[in-house]
Amino acid sequence: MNTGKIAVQRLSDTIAHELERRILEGALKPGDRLQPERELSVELGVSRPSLREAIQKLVSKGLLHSRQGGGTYVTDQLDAGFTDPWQQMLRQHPNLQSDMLEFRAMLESEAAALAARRATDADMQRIGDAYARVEALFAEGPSAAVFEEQVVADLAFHQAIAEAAHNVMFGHLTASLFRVTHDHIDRNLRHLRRLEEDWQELRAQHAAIWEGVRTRNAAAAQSAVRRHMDFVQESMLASARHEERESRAVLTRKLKKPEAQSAE
Amino acid sequence: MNTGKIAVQRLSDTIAHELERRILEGALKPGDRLQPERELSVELGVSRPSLREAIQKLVSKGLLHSRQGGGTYVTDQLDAGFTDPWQQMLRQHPNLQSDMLEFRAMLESEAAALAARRATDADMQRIGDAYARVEALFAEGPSAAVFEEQVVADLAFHQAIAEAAHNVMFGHLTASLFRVTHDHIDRNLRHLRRLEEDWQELRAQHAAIWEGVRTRNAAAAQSAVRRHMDFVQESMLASARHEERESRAVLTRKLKKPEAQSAE
DNA sequence: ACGGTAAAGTGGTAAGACCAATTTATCGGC
DNA sequence: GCCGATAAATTGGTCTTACCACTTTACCGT
Repeated sequence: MNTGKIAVQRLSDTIAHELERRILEGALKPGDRLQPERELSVELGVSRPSLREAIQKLVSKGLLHSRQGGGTYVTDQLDAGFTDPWQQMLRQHPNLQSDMLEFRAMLESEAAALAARRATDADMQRIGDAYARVEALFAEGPSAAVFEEQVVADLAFHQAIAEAAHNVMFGHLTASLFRVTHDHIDRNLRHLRRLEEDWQELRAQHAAIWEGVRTRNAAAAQSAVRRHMDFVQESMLASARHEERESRAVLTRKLKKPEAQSAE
Repeated sequence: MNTGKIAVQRLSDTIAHELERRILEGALKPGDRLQPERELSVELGVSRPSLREAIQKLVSKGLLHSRQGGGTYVTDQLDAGFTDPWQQMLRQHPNLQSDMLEFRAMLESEAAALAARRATDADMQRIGDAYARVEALFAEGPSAAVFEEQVVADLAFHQAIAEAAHNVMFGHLTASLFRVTHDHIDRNLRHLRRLEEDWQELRAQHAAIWEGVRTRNAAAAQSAVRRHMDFVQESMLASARHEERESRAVLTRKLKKPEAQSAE
């Protein structure tokens, strides 16, 4: 029955590999629930114990997690585990923020260029949808009521582009950085949203990015993202200065930690 | 029987933990052979499948390895194991290799551009030293004797540039990718080093990179690195094809599974 | 309409059997 | 007596079946 299928390798390894592949290739996305073990074992043509061995391996690697009676779900080691070291570092050293922004500028501009070249129709659809959502929300202007949604939509737009680059490293790195970025954006856009002209500028930049990708103009998409990121970085610096002035004016007794220690 | 023993946790996790403990406490030393599964399952009071799940976990963590008919042995985690998530992933999914190379091309070319602008005198010194070492080693030509040193020196050169970018993200990402890359380079340069013209091309590329950084010509440095990475990628593809041809030629009666079934 | 209880679903564990590779022991030839 | 080949025992690899524990769902009574 299974004799000729795969011989040399351990079966559970093959299975684990197959599941990993499905996860990496996006057939199984983080949060998804796997088919029941009994079902999956039939589909793969293996026994349940073998399938379980494979699942346990992935569980120990942190890619899956199971709840008795509940089901087996895809977690995501790629986003959480792979970058965890510096996630913490970045959180602990906010002064690295500009480093991260610089990195993001490169990462996302390149991703946009790749996306412009490689995006499938489905990708374009997703990106277009994401852009539409961003635009719709931003059209409401700087309003606290929809602010959180605006941030999420913004990130989703960038993420959609990153995933259209069809390179797992871009996709996952972008995603993991976004988790770190989220609260930064949150903090900074809060200042930004007061300024009407900046707000319009942001919308224009988003439009330019989408236009570049949509028309498959890689260079345009790349430079549009880079302009966007430069703009964000600049406004973050400005808001940081603003914050500093403010806190200096209000100056209570809170002492801000200047530096901790260098790694290594 | 096992009711009160351990309740909340998965049994296989408990077993894996117990085995880990024995290894760490020295009861099982690297190289030791474990008791047969049947025996061990009795001793621990668990079923063989459960024990196997635990063993498979430790195998995937690199703490154990089994040979059918042979037995299960304790590997040395210190020198053999130490498997970072990325490394495993990329090793098992070679198709991600090109993704990584593409990413590295971007990462390192950008790093070179930044380094050209920001490198301090000390940085320049370090990069120059690293380059000198590379050049000196490469001057000996494709020789197996110094091959490992050449690879290390090569990586150190790239790393020195990345660190001169003065952005922790570039530095750390480059470093972590290098750990993954090391054996790839090892595998691929092994083919490359036979071709004399390619070898000279590599040296010329290194020289161009160093020249770009040294003269603080960011654009030149960036494009030099990109050319270098494109070249590496191309030669890796070539060597992959070569390897494929070779294995196909040797191909005796061993049947390699072409595909099982498509997902979905 | 609500809440509780039973049934179905699903992961967790166990037991027994057989297969395939390896190791070990035995036997025959030199 | 020593060496190599063959057979037996050992051991990991896999499958089947069964049952248990927890969750979810649906049904039924209040």
